[in-house]
Amino acid sequence: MALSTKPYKGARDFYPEDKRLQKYMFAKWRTVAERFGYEEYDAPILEPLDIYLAKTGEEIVNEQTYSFEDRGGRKVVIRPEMTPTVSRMVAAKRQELAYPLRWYSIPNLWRYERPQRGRLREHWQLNVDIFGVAGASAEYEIINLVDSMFKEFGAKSSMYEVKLNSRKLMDYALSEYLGLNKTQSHDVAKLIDRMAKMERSIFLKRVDAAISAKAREAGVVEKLLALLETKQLSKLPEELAGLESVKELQSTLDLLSKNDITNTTFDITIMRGFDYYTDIVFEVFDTHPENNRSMVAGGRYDGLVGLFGVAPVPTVGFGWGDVTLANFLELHHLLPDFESETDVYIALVGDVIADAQKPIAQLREAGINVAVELSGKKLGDQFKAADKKGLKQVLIIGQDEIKAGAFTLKNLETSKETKGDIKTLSKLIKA
RNA sequence: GCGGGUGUAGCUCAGCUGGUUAGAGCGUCGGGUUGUGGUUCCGAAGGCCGUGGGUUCAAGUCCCAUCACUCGCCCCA
Repeated sequence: MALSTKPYKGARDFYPEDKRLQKYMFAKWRTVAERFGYEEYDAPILEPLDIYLAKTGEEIVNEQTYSFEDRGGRKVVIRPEMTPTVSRMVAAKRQELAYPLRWYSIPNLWRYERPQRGRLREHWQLNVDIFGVAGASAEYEIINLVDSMFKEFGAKSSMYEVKLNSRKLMDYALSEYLGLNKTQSHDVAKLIDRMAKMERSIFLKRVDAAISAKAREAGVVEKLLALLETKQLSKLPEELAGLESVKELQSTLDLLSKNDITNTTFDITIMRGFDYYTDIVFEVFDTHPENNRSMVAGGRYDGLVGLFGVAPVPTVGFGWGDVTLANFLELHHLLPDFESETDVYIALVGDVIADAQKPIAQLREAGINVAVELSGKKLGDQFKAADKKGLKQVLIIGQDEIKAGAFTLKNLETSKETKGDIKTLSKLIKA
């Protein structure tokens, strides 16, 4: 029985061409994050189980994570997300860190579930968080940063849209404005979250099922549907319009539009599945009809750091997966042609390996990435090899060249050959 | 956990209503004379048709099971 060459289910091998794409995406993420003053951090891939139990249900952790017991009987989890980890790190140094704290990371995350398009068991996810700012300026900065990242990848505003809402607003609307109890609120919230993916009739049926007969008779369904039709903050019912969260939403939108970020809108159906969000939540959607999915998701979670026994720290952050980004870039034709990291290929003619070392070392000292053909193949085959590797320049070294101290550099794209010493050719290779 | 789809060469696939030694393109390897690639020409290797069972004179083709992959649902970090 031969061993399988396939990678583990739902996980990927990164061959050099795949790794080049990943390096490209990560480099742009890092560039923009650092342009906004964010610092990179990292942490172990294993975390104790209980930091996830604290904020979600036990079932999710057991069924959807890779968890096991170590040899010392400790229950551990391969991290499924970064937010609890970064909250733990901030809590550990709560007193000594300088706020506002701006941190980012690109962790590899694992979840145990059935793979499907755009959703694997393993992915890399950019996490950006700002700690210590309670007001809308934090939301503004985070969304502004996301927007800058999209632009850095060459995306136009028309290719994506940011949708904003507030969990506090929705909690108040469901419990106070509509008068639903806790269970009903929770169920209806989940339904609103999935509303866009559901047929209208099914949605209505499920809403009916989620609320009590008494509430139905009181006209709650009609009130809810009217509320969900609201497209602008200014059109909210008076009872809701005065909420602090609505003001926060409005000032976030104002700041963004003043900075010419106009593809951001209020969307009352954005809920986010997770319970740790405390106020404003947002998602970024691809506007392409074939990929109408959420790519970036985030919001404010003021309570998480406090779970570690220190005074709470207001926090806004988001996550952005590498798979969804790659899908987006591909669909919008935003991927550049990736080139090899190697600048020049050395073709050796005859048994000159010993004498060739000096010029090769000189090239490397000049900062040039050099790969040497060691196969001893015919010169023509060495050219083939260089071409197959996608290399554009080949330097020929044989007895004649070593004696003369002059080498031949061939550009495979133009077929042009240039003769000269290493110093001259070095400049040419770099150009 | 629940549904749908698909398994034929390294890859993408063709194989009509079951009928002899299973095909193509791309890729790989070799060659077109000894220091020049990519284009072109010639040639070669490579498949228990996912696996197991069944129907039949005869199965890549039909039936059942199983596994794998894939797309949805559930869930969404």
